[in-house]
Amino acid sequence: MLPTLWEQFGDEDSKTNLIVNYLPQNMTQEELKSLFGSIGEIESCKLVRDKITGQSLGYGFVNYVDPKDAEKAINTLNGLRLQTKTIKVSYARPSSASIRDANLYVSGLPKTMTQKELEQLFSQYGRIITSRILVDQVTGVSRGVGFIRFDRRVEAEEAIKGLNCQKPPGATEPITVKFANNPSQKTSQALLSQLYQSPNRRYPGPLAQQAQRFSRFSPMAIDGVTSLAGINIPGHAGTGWCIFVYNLAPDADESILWQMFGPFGAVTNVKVIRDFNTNKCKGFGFVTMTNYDEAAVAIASLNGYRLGDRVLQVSFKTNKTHKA
DNA sequence: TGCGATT
Repeated sequence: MLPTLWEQFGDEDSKTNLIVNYLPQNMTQEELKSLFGSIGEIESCKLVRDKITGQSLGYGFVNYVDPKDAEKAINTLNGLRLQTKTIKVSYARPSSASIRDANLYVSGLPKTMTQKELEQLFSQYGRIITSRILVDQVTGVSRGVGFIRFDRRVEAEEAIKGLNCQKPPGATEPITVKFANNPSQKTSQALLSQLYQSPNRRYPGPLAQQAQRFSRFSPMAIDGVTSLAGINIPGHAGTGWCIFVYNLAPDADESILWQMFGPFGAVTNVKVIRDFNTNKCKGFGFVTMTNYDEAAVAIASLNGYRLGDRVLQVSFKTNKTHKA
């Protein structure tokens, strides 16, 4: 984790108030208080939670009585491993309206770009508070997606103007820069949808039997195995087989993908692609399955499947992009 | 006829 400009300079007015980031999801305010209370006397402590669900948003504030204890907490607790997380402890910036909504979501990054290079690209527009590049959990390879939080919203706005749809130096494709979603929205959605489904459940029985659960609407045949001949392993992402599902309805959600593909075998991920503003499905989604054979049977069975009044098209994902 | 990604 790179030190940010903010951490390098600190703030003379707030030497007792700390922000703690990347907390484990299940950590309570009491546990946060207990951990930081072991350093010295705490004036106040707050775990930030989703307004609706009460779920932890993974960060909180700890205010010490003595600035020396705050400094000691940074020195001893920053970088501490808690379960799967490495927590970050730093001085909190004074709260104000100008620092809100300054968080950017960046996609289309070259896979070779490092966090440092990402910061260099954006630093011309203002003071960067945090940055991150998302990586594949298995391979450690960049997913080409990241975040930049600026000190002030106006800096983030300028960065969008200057960098959205532009090619970074040496890159062959333009990047997308926009304001990041509010994470609390997703937390609520995920929690609510979990009330209605248990995604990894598998039905018993052989594959052929599972396939029969789905009747074919059109005879548009795909042989999942032979159609692969001469194709450059489409859909294979190292961690599983990625399947493209087209012609989903605007109100389609993740649960329908779990329900359709789960019976064919191990599904590790589903995603409905939505328009940011309307939150309606853009008509397609993705499903990742662990095993090739099961993915091939799912594709052969579900391509041409009639879902409501729509005929789905299902295939291994290709890497085509939106370029004309 | 359309192939993403939200710490």
